Order: sequence, then structure tokens, then C-alpha cells
Amino acid sequence: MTTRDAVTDIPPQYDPALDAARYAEWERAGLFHAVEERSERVGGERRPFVIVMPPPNVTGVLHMGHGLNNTVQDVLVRWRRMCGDETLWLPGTDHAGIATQNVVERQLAAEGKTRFDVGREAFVERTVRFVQETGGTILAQLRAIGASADWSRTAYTLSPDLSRAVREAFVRLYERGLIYRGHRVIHWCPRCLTSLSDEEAEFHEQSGQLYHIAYPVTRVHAAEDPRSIVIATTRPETMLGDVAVAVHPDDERYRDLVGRTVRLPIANIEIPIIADTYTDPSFGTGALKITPAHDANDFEVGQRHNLAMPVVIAANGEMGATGDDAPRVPPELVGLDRFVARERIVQRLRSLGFLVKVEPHHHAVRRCYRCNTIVEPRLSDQWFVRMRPLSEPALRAVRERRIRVLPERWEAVYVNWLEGIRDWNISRQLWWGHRIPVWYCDGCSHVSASRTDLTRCPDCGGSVRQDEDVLDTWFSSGLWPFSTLGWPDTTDDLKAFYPTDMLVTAPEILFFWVARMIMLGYAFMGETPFHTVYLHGTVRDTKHVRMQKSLGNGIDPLDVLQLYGADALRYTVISSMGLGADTILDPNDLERSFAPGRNFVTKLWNIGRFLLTNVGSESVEPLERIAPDRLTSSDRWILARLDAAIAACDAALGPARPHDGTWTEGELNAGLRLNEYTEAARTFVWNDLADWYVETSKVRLATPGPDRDVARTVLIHAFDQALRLLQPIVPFVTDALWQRLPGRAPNEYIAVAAWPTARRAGDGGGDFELVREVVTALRQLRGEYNVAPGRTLEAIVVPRDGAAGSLERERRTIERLARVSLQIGPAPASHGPAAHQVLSGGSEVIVPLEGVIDVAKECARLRAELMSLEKQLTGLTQRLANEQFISRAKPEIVAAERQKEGEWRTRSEQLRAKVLSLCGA
RNA sequence: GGGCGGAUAGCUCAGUUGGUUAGAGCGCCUGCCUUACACGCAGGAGGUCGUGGGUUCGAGUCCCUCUUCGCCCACCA
Repeated sequence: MTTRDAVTDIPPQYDPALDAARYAEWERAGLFHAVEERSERVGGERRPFVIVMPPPNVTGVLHMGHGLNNTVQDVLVRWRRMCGDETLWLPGTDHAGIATQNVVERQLAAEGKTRFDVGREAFVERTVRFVQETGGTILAQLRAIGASADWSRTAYTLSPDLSRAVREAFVRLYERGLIYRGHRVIHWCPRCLTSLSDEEAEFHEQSGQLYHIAYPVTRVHAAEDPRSIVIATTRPETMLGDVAVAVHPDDERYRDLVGRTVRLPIANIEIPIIADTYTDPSFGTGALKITPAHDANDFEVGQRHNLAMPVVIAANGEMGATGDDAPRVPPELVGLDRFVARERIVQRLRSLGFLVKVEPHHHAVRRCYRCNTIVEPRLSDQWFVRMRPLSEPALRAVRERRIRVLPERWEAVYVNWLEGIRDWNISRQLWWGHRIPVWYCDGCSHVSASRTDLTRCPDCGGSVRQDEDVLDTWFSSGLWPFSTLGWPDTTDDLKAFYPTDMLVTAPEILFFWVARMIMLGYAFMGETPFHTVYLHGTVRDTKHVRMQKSLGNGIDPLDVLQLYGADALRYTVISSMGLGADTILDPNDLERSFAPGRNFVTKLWNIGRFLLTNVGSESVEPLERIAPDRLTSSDRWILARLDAAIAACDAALGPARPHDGTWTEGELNAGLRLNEYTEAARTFVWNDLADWYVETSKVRLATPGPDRDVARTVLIHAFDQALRLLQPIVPFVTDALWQRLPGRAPNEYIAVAAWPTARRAGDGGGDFELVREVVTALRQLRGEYNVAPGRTLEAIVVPRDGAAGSLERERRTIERLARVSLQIGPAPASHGPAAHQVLSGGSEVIVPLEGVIDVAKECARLRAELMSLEKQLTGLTQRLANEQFISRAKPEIVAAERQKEGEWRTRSEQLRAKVLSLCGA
């Protein structure tokens, strides 16, 4: 905004429709562009401050979760930018393997096709096109909420650069022996047709049935009594894949049966009874069916006992077996969905008499985190990352305080997870993602992991084929803090900006993403990727249900922008940002949720409106040139309040980084209290600046003379500083106002203006507190006696020692704010019925109200006040008489209590005298 | 099954190491369009800090019990 509108043209509300143009101007001015040479790590002058944005899914659209996450980051980044750091907020998107593939597959399904109908190459091409069409959406939406990211560095996990980093990372881990191919039971999604990591297979509680099934023991000779072993299972369909029944070796009930066999019903084959300590004798019947191909634990038992591992459920979740195992699945069950088959098998068992009983059973089943399908444990070949060696430095980093996790309680969760970490299945049977850079030789069966595409076997020169699978999408996001800066090359960006500083995200991806970034950061960079992990809460509705599009309880941030503007959205989100606290918003009442933000923006706007119309266009002296003795008590007061507000904001935002790479005890949990920061800035602007200082200044601004200039200077200074304090939260309205302040050059932007520092000068304006007390007391009396607003009262203030002068100087302010005609001095010898108010310092306010005052009412009011005060005083006196308190409480607390007691006593005596004179006994 | 967090005004939440008469926003009541703002101003009502016990001179704050809501983790079929 280079033109300054005539003040009369300023509308009474800020118009958020102008936000987009304003943002475009910021971007044009390059305000958010970080310059690597300025980083002190490469010889520059500035400390770097870097946040890498958690990349949203490339085809995603903005929801409130993004809104919250990115607003938090933007506030931090804007704060540090004003503090003079070379600030980089690095944005980007994630190709989001399964998620994106599922979207495109749904499109295909609408055309009646599957991905197999179109083929791998065409499918990937189509997905690339889809990403090109929709990929920019969410980044544009982030601009709309004001995100001050460095868009020139926008990254994408599937870009050529980052894909090179992914391949490099894979090969290095492979070469270090940390990646291996394993044959084992993994989580399989029969809908997505891919394996999943432990984290991607989420537990969901559900009620089901526990089926008790009798497996008849094979008789040794015809005369033997028929016996059977009863096993319990929640998944009867897997029994077709059973290869044994296991009992505990010490279990007396079955000791004689170990080594014999049972006949598996339906499949009608003989399987052995084995002893294994994995079996818990106290659960159910103490006998356990072993299905190595369809249960991870059974797999281990199977390995120990060298058992066969027949697969009886196909990849798509339908019953079926191949080869020698084919006879296990009866023809009528082949091709049935696993859950249909379950019912059939149960019916069959019942009719055959093998079903002993069915019990209701509550348990947790794993579901695919992308499509919610119940995951099927499945035996297959997958690539794994050996995690133990990687987890050690990641654990040490937190234990040795090179990384802090806020809120602190998540640190224990992080540690607990890393301590029990298991190998990470990184291969996915998908088409959308980074193809695994491994080639198999057709001739010599040599396996090569390669940085470049191979066409010939490096060993024998034979033809090769690349592994069909792609990598877990979280593998590439795990490299994000350095892959986005140019790794594996040693780029200037990497030197200037790695390690980054803070990582801001939701706790739900602590394991998926944060922990892996830390592990991979150490693995490849030898250093932590960031020193602070800030985990914020979740956006929920008023029933505390997580906001989700699919649940229909979401709020579209774009609706909020439209109705109330980006600043209102940001203010609302940040002001409720208690450390780790969830944000509750009402999707059915946007007004209620976002009005506070909008109201605050309007208030700020109108302070500016007043100021610009009243300060005038003449130049304003800078505060430094105003001699201290020209400042009034109100000036000194507001400047002291400003200092306090700055200190409170600084304390709430906290240290930006640890001093020497390690967090001290005191700093570990300090800062990032965004709600406290917001509140400190808000109360200053609204309750101090607007309610008192602006009101006080009105008289001075209307009176020509040297004091008018002082008022103009202090007003402009205080407002300027307040805007700076608020810029990170409400960047649009503060920018609009700040640019219009007198003396501002056209190309100055508050986003890169200096963060305020306290002046710590002057006496703090304590005198003005008495003025405020007098005004408040008079207003209360007006209210108490229902004095008509238009009526000017006569009022007498009897000042405490030495207070007369400052009261006299603020006479017109008091008269205006309280609508009184003021007399300052000793109490008149006599006056008619009057209302009295005794103030804290011993000053007294007397309002004679002939004809209006009700003596009885005033007596009642005074008596009530006296009683209340004396009650408090009694308590206080008792406390001060208590030797235990005197000896054990901190001296400063005792001193404060003593002083308070003195004040209260004086006040109580004065009140008592008033009561006696006005009301008699 | 293990662990963690919340329960404070009608609603949504602050309340740092125990120490003034427990605060804010919204809502509510009364009165005001007082020429920056009715998205506002002034005044006001409203809380036995979930329950029961304990430690302490003193507890919303520390300890234990219970109730309740939520979250994370987990190979008991």
C-alpha cells in the first residue's frame, strides 16, 4: 500500500477482501525470502531460524487442522523474522502414496475400471496429471491465511531433486546393512492391496465373538476313547491354515497329548500338537491354534518348530490356497470374502458338532489408516529398515536435551516408542511413489541397490528387472529437513539452514514422521534436524469429536476467511493455543467461534482510525526527542504498560533456541505459550491503550499547545509498538494500519520491522493509577445510584498525601471520563447527604447527591462494604499473628501481607468514620 | 491390559515453582448510538475449582481414593 488514504475515507471496519492483494504485495517485495548468505553459518550476520512445514498431501485441500498448524508456524516465523533472524519457513507438499493413489483409483472406479485395467505406466501418468491439476490448491490456500513461507523454495517429495535424495538414502542404508529383505507376516490391506507398517495399521476397539472349536485328537487305536482339544479364536476362517495346536509345556492337562495329532475339521487334515511357551495356560482353554501365514506370533512359533506356512487367504481377502495347500480350502469356500467365509465355517462347524460355544468378545482389530479396511496379517516378502541402530542417537538426543518435546509429557511417549521400536516395513505394493531402487538379475540372481537405473547386472552383465514395489511415503518425508535443502549435495542452503529449529505438528504423527526425521537426520547428517518439537492440539467440535470432513463436523477455513477474514481466523486459533490443548470450535456457530477474533481486529482498526484522524498529518516527533519532564503521568503509565506487555510477550514466546545446543532445565519447558502471548498483547491494546490512554489523550489532542505534540508522539509510539507485537498474529490488519502511520516510507513493511524492546525508563506512571481509581469509583457510584448519563455530577476528591498535583493535572480527563465537575482538596466541613468511596491509597471520593441519594441505601452500601472489608481484615490479621506463617512463609510474602494489612486497616477506619457520620450508630 | 491428559462462571478456557478478595472471551442483566469502534462503551450478576480423604500455618495448585470424558501404547488367541 503505497498511497495513504485520506483518513476520512477509512471505513469503520477492516475489509478482509483486501487481504489477497496485500499478500501479493508482500510476496512481490520478497519479505519471506530467506537469503542463505546472510546466515551466520556461512559467514553472514544473522542467526538462521528455520522451520520446515509439515508437507500437506499434494492433492489435499485446506482444513482447520492445516489452518491451525500453519498459523502456529507462521506466528513463530513472523516473530523471529522481526527479531532479526534470517528466517526460512520452507513449504512443500507430500506425494502421499496410498492417499493419492486411492483418490485416482476412485476416479477410475467411477469409470468402471481398476488400476490393473489401465496398467502401471498409464496409471502413474494419470496420477501425475491429477497432481499437476490439483497440486497447487493447498499452497494457494495457505497464502490466503497469510502463511509467510518462502515459496521460492517450495519442495515436493516426488520431485526429481527429492527423489534423488530418497534413492541416495535408500542405497546408503542398504550399503550400511540397515535395509534388508525379509520374509515374514506383515499387515496387509486387502483393499489397497499393499503391506502397511505397524503405525499404518491402527488399532480400533470393536466387539466380536470368541469361537471355541473342538479339534478331535487322532486316535492311536480304535479302542481309545475319543478326545479333543478345544481352541478359542476370533478368526475361525484362518483355521484352514492351521498347522499345529500349541499348548504350554508345563500344562498338565495336555502333557500326554504333546507329540500326537489332531484332525483339523473342514480342512480335514492331521496337524501335530506341539509344546511352546508362547501359549498362556490361563487364557481360554490353554490351547492355541497355530496359523503361521496369517498371524505374526504364530509365524514365530511356526519358525521355531519348523512348520509349514500355508496361505489360505488371498491378497484381496478372499479365501483360496495354491499348490499343495489347495486342498485345505474346500471348493465351496474358494473365492469367498474372508468374513463371509467366517460365517460359513462357523455354520459348518456347528452342524458338524465341532463348535463348542461362542462368547461375546471385546478386542482391538487393526485397520488400514487410509481406507479403514480390517488389515489381514499376511506372509510375504518385504523390505525392512533395521531400526535399532538408528534409534539410539534419536533417544540420546532427547535424553541429553539436544531436542525438547513440548508438551513435556510427549517426551515419555517418544522414548517409550523408540525403546520398543521394531523394524520398519518400507515396501508398498503400490504404483504411486518412489520405486525401490533395487534390481534383480535374471541370470545370476544378484541383487543390486543402485543410485542410477540399471540395465545390466553389474556382476554378470545379464538382464535385470527393478523391484516392483514403491517406498512407504513416510520414508521420503523422513528426509524432509535436509532433502528440501538440497541434500545429498552440500548446497549453500544446507550449510546455511541445517539443522532447522522448530518442528510444529500434531502428536498423531510423532511416530510416523517426527521420530523418523530425527533418526534419519542423525543417520545422514550426524545431527538432530531440529531442537524443538512442538506438538499442538487437535481441532474438535463442541462434543470434543475430532473435526473430519467425513464426519460432517468440519469447518471450511475458506468460509471463515470469507466471513471474518484471515486475521480473525488466526487470532481465534492462536488465542486458544494453550500448550498441547485441543481447540474446540463450533461448526454450527461460526459467529460464536470467530467473532472474538473479528471483534479484536475491528477494535484495533478503530484505534488506528481514531489515531489517524486525530494525530493529524503534521510530522510527529520521535519519542526519544521528548524530554522526560514533558511526559504526563498517563504517558509514563502507558509506556510502562507497554514495557510490561513486551516483557510478557517475550516471556510467553520464550527462547527461540538453546544456548549451546543443549536445553537447560529452566528453558526446557519455557516459551511457546501462544495463548499467553496473545492475551498479553490484547489486554495492552484493549484495556490499557484503548480504554484509558486513548480516552485520556482526547482532551490533550483537542487542546493546541506543546502537550498536544507529546500526546501525539506517545500515542503513535505506543500504537506502533502494539502493532508490532501483534503482527505475527494478525499480519493483515497490522500491516494496513502500520503503513498509514505518520512518517512511514512507502516500501516499509511491518513484517520485517524490528520487534519491540522495553525502554525501562521513567517512574512507571504510578500517579495515573489514582486517576483510574477515581474515575472507576465515580462510575461505580453513578451506576449504584442510577444517575442519568447526561447529568454531570459534583464530585469531591480528597487526595492522599502528595497526590493532589497529579490529580489536578488530570482534572479534565477525570471530569470527562466520569462526567463530573471535580473539586480537589480537603473535605468540606459539611455537606448534605453524599456517597463515599474510599480508595486504596487513602484518597477519598465524595459525591454530594442532594435529592438523588438515598441515605438509607448509601448506609447499607457502606455497611456492606465495611463488613466485607473487616472480614477480610480479620483473616489477614490472624494470619499475621500466626507464628508459623511468619517463620515459614517467604519474607516477601509476609512483607506484602503486612503492607496490605496496613492499607486495609486505614481504609476500614475511614469507612467506619463515614458510616458513623452519615448513618449514626 | 499398561501409560497419559482433562474435569474451574451458563459455554469455551487461563491460572508458572502452594501465599492478595480465583481471571478472560462469549453469553446474561442494567444503562448508553458519549462524533475511533453497537463487531462498541460504562456498570453488574454469576464459581462450596468433579467426589471423598490426606499433607501444610495456608491447597484450584502437592499426595491417595473414587466418578467421568478423552488420548496414546499393547502379540493374550
